[in-house]
Amino acid sequence: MDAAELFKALSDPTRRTILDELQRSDGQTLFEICGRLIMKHGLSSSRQAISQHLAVLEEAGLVTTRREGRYKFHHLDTSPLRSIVERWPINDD
Amino acid sequence: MDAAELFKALSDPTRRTILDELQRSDGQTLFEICGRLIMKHGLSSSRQAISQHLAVLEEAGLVTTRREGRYKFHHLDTSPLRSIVERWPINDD
DNA sequence: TTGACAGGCAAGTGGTTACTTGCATATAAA
DNA sequence: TTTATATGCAAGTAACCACTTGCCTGTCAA
Repeated sequence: MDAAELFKALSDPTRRTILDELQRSDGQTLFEICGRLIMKHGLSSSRQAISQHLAVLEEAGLVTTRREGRYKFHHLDTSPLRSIVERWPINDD
Repeated sequence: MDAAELFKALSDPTRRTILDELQRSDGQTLFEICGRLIMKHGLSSSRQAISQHLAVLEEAGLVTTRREGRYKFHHLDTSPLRSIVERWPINDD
């Protein structure tokens, strides 16, 4: 929603990797994301660190969540990115 | 070119305002940009601060420069933004 | 009910970064 | 040649941010 929160969310490389991972497989839980980041992306981030990153992404509207029992599933929403190309239309090369 | 530099450049509100200002009027000098930011956008940034912001934007490829004598003109280039929507295609609402 | 599992909250810490300050370089006008 | 103009460089400072640490809440299985 807010431009500041959107760009702040995108400014961190770990958060961008989380978006990549959710794009590959949408609807993952916190623990699933942690495992994938360590295994495949070679990142050694703690559960708390990833949790805080997901909160930032959710504030920016890039990630939505869905609760089911003790599980919380995370979904990618790329629609806030539209505001970027609307603000600065992309030139032809 | 590099994703880290691109998102880092976009993460600062003053730098985003500079992009807005260059979109309004392309090819401004450092002093012109300083004046506009103070006058119209209500920002009280020093010349050195703006100069450093422009260097970050130039490293990210969002601003190109052209020297003419003691003047240096700054031009907006939005093409690096294409990599964002290519990395995370925008969903339909 | 007890234990394991999934996640949340909050204070403290280290590194990054935006900004200032002071000086330097280069071009153009007087 | 002086002087003003336009910009560049580099060290120091203060605020911000990612991360850790420790403890707490809620859910489900045994």
